[in-house]
Amino acid sequence: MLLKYTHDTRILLAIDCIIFGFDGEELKLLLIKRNFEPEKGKWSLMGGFLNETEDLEEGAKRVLNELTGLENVYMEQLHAFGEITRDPVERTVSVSFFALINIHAHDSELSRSMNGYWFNFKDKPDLIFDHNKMVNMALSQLRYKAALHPLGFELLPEKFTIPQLQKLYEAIYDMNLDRRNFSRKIISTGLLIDTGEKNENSATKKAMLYQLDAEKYKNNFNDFHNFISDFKW
Amino acid sequence: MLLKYTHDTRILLAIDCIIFGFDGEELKLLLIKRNFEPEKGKWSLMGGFLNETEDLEEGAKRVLNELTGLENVYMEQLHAFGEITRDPVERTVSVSFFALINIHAHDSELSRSMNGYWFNFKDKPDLIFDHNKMVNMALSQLRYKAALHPLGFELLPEKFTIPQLQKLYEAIYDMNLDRRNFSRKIISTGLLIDTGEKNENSATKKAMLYQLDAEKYKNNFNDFHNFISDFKW
DNA sequence: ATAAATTGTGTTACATTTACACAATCTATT
DNA sequence: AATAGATTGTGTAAATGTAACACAATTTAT
Repeated sequence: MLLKYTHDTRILLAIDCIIFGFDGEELKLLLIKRNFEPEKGKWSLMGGFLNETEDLEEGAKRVLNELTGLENVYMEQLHAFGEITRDPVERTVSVSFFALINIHAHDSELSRSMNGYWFNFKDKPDLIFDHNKMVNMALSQLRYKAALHPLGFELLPEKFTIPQLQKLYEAIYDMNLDRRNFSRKIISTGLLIDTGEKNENSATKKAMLYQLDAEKYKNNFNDFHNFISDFKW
Repeated sequence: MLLKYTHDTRILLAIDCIIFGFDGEELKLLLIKRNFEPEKGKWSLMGGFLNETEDLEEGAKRVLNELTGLENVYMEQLHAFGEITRDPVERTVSVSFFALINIHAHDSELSRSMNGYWFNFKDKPDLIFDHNKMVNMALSQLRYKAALHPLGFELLPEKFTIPQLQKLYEAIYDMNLDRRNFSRKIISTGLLIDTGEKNENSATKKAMLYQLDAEKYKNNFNDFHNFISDFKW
């Protein structure tokens, strides 16, 4: 392009990814131990700079893919962070995205080679720059949306049991839910298909394995629900 | 700063404001008839470029203030728009904000001098670039949040009646609400203080004027409500 | 005084949510 | 093979919240 705006403040655009996972018990976060400057040796979110050839969503997908090898992941833009001094090297505005991934499906060797480590959300270390703020906002947003829309499934394997789903919600909201009421709420969405199989990894009664009704999930994703009606916001 | 990142894609950052108002009957949008290039003569959102000396929120406040003269306005970051070709002049990433203002409190001469005009939301003209997308997203977000949190008050004068508030909600959601049930829901929030005054601008029974309990509003803003339980999302 | 419009409050039926009980399934152990 | 211990699936009554509707009070214009 030849003609340009005369305004002269052009800024580096960073992309940072808040990557959530779930191991069956705890809500997890994928973080990077930085082996590069600045803040080498400290913990941070996975990030990168936006390239000329990609838009924000493409950039976010690229950054996520570089760490996890995954594609077609649930990602949502969270917020643009623009404090002037948020990056000590140079003014940088960061657009953050949060991703929900099936923790067992990602390329763990790739992520380890990038110095990626999973933390229990509750045990996350202190992070560089404004990344703590990003992570806290991401949890708020996850809680907000997961109470109203069926996001949780994104963190589980393709086939899952209702008790597993409940443990996930309990981890997200850090509270206990009534088994029977939770089950009824989830089933009443009509999003679950009984696979006829049972969870063999159980020392007691084997729970029924469900999978998502992909069509209904897609069409009804924006329906309002009330999965966690008694959470104190 | 001397040391900088070697990554060389630095980008213009725009700020665009979706400004909502309410005139007592209709949800309104404040738009600009551009007397500058590009797209001179067409309609757009009020916008500007981010300066070196301000962060995103400051930039958004400045842009809003330049058009309306207002300060201390309810603003919320909406979304960062980053399509490569969204601006034909030069690649620009826009961070959009939506604002809720009391339409009677702004500086209408200033806004007119900037070529600002109020439109009924339903009658808004076609906008430049991706501004239509921004406006649609802003309405979705306004509906989403206003159903769950007490935002609506931001669009009303300091003292208002419950029927006025109801008309506002009916405009936002483009639907009719039951007068009696709405009243009960709003009152049950405990956010309203009876001023003892009555709305004199009425040819029939004068409605009671309320004002917000500022303290409770601040403390309970994030409480979940269910003002519009039967809206079809 | 009365009509027409609007506002404030009440009441009942219906739906949803909560709290709690019991039977069935599975493994490990006797 | 019988039993204990843990977990899962389903049911049900009480409490709460929502929806639908009725009526009386207020105000201005006639």
